[in-house]
Amino acid sequence: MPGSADAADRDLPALHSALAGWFASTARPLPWRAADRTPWGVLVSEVMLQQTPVVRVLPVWQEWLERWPGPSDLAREPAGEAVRAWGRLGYPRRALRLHAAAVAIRDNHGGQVPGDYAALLALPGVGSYTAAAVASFAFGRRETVVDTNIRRVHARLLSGTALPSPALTAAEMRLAAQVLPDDVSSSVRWNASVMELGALVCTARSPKCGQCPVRDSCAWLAAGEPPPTYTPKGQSWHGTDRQVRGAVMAVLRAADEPVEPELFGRAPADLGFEAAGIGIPLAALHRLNCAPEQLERALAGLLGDGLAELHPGGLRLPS
DNA sequence: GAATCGTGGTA
DNA sequence: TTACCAAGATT
Repeated sequence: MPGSADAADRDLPALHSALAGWFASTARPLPWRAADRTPWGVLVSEVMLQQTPVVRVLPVWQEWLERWPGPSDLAREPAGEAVRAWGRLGYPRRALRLHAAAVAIRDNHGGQVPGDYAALLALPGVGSYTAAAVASFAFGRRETVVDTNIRRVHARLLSGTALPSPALTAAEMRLAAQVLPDDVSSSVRWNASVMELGALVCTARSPKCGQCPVRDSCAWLAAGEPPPTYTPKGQSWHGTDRQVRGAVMAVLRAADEPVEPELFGRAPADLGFEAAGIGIPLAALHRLNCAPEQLERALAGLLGDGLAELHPGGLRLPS
């Protein structure tokens, strides 16, 4: 029974209580956690927060919820509007999938975000984490929520390691399920508390153990803070197709009209496109000075992903 | 299971 | 300046 020893000798009620108290006094007042939150607002926040820091999500989330208060409001818009309103949050496929999720919610769920884990998981762009998070935080269900923060807290507090394994394992899910409070409302609070602890105190680099409400129970501290057993592999950026894709998307977001593909490979200064409103992103793309075949690859990738469409007048965001 | 997919802040 | 990192999902 591997994995069961981690939590077996723990006073779980004490941990639950300690983190609940800490959360009540310390948690950030995020709008998607406010009393007037809606399931749609929670879903939008969870998708935006995938690999994106809270501070950058906040203003975009506000704009989205004012413009599209419910899934049906977004569903009646072209997908390109979602991509444009996504702004610079990154990973624009998330915007495309969130729009597709809104359509699915309108068509298959009467315009109401479903509360069941399985139904949520079936929505585009919603994986195991997001489905559990929405079910827990928006609907008060008892679900085992495991994100990067919770994985790191569990690794230190319960398993005594500096970092979780590179990929989510079945053992981690079992452990998380073991320590989840039985009581439904306590389970929701626990999920939010552990996540918040990971975000504010038990951070990836230089954790603030002096502020930790459960430091006396921490297996990693007890073990003398052993270093990570592996070095995380960094995400390359400069010179990659991703960088070119990002630069192309910036041009399309700024363009009011379709952009002729050949403009992407030419110097904007020679074209006089400042007036068209796409001069700056076009210049940024040109500054990359990427090979023609790389640009071709990036454009083909965006077309294949549905992030761009080719029309007689040129390339534009999807309709 | 590994690779891919944006962006900007921070150490 | 470079490299890590942030409420992952999909293929």
